[in-house]
Amino acid sequence: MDVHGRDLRYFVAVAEELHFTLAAQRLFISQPALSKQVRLLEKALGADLFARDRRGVRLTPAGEALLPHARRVLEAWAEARAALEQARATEETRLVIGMSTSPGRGGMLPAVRSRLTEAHPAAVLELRQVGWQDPTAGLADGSSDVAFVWLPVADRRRYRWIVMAAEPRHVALPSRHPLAAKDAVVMADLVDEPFLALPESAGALRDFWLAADERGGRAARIGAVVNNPDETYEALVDGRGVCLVAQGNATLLTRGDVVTRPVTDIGACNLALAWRADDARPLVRAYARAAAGYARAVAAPA
Amino acid sequence: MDVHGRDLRYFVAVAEELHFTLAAQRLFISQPALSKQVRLLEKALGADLFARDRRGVRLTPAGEALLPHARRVLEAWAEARAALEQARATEETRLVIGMSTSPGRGGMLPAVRSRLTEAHPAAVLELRQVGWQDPTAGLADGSSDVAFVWLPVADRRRYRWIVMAAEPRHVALPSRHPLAAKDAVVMADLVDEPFLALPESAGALRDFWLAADERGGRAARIGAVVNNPDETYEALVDGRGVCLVAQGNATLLTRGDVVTRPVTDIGACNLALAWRADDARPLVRAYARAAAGYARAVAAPA
DNA sequence: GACGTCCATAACCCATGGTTATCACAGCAG
DNA sequence: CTGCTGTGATAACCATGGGTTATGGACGTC
Repeated sequence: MDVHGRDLRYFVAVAEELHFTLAAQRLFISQPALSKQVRLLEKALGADLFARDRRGVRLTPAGEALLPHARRVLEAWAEARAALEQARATEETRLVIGMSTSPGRGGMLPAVRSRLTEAHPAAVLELRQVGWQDPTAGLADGSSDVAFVWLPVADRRRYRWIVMAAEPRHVALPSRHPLAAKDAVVMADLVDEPFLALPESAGALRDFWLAADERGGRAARIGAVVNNPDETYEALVDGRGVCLVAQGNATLLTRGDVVTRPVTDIGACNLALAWRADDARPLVRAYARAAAGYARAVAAPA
Repeated sequence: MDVHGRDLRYFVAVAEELHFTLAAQRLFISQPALSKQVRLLEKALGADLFARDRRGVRLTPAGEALLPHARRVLEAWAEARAALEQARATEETRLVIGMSTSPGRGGMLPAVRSRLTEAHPAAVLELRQVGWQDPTAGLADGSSDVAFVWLPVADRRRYRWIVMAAEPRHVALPSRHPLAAKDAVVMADLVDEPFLALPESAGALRDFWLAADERGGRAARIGAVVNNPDETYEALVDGRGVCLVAQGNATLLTRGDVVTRPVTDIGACNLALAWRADDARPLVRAYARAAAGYARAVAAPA
């Protein structure tokens, strides 16, 4: 039913040489091995491919019929290998960058990219938006190679990261909300408000954006679950609740009828560039280095 | 370097099912065997073809790249098998009839053919002239399936035959030869003449046409070696010697300046239809039966 | 008649491709 | 939380396959 590609190579070699010993040398195997394999092929196909007699080796009609097809099979396989090689090459230069929301922040992405391309000019970067269900922005299921994520990261041992920015947390409110009248708020103002929450699957990150550790032990009331900036905006103007937001992401929500106010007494939030700890691919590590270099440069400008 | 076609089938099956257990059932092998083979294929290619995780089995970019090519290889192989099958089918209906000189003799060939086509309407007969170097007219090297030959046949055990015609032997002479004046000659007239002989490779048949057994122990003088009717005619008019010829073949030589005369005191010659004893193919045996039927009919006409 | 060439065969060895039994893990019902 | 179900991976085992070297037998050559 099937053949081994090797057997076809052997067949073609003998058909070309019309000489088992020479063909065997060309194939770097012993002559008996070649004889045996060709015989087995003939047996498997149920037809003699070569007529061997005193005068030498000739192709039978069946062999003549097979030869061009055997060449085509081998050629198709060679193309398959070439396609694989091609795929591997593009895979080596492609880097998928996952992100939950635009990292933005004054050209961070282009800056890191330009640092990367110094070392890897052939790199092709691909940006990918990932819903908030996945706090790793695609690292977990392999759909991203590196990702801009908010700390804390789910599994400390499976991932490594570099903090790219630390920002105070603000609260986003409908503009008609009583607290909107104040310039800044404290957590105590918010503990009784319903909150918009990340999906359950976001795990520790959900708690972080609910400020669960800063409520003095009182559980948050969940007004709605939101999966992306658009849903969040709609839920805010709809009065379903309020939510915390990184200072740098405030503009994603303040489109109209929504305002943000600093929350002065809770910890900052950290945007990080993360990658899988077991991912040793050069391009991944190079991107991480580029990001670290950028982060250092921003922290201590010349 | 090479692949086994089977491995490609396995790969395609898994790529289609995206489910090892189901694919294994479709392939009628156990699931572990399939897992193992696919892993080995991946290892051999140096690239993962499937991403297996909780969410199930998916193709990697490398797998995506390989899939269409794998299908093409399998398709090319299927075509190869079809071509082989085709070759075998035509081989089963083709019969090569070898002959040293035209058997002629009043439509013997068409008569046998019409008997054969009663049983094998699809048979395709192919006539093939074989030089006199090969007394088996191509049976020995397989280039003929059946052959019209003159007895004796070289190796009595490798061949079987049916006598199709028994004819007296004549002698062919240049028309200016003294013996041409007689109506018939006896062997004693010829023992001192130079003879035209078949090639050495004709073996016993060479001796037969030299009438070696009818010379009373005196060896023949060889005037020339001839390989076909044209050479024979030229050698005769050139005066290189004389030669024996079957009565039914006399017209091949008597074109002008050559005459034939009966040799009254030597044995007849027998034209036979021969085939390889180990050749059990239906078409060969059927042709032999057709020939035998024709020979009987001629011997005992209704 | 000894020798060289060429393909086939024999005896042997280890890698391969298959089997069954079992594990590890996620998803889910109770 | 527990146990069941369904998934792919792993382990242990066995027969076959694809290779090796050594040898045989048929032909052609000097």
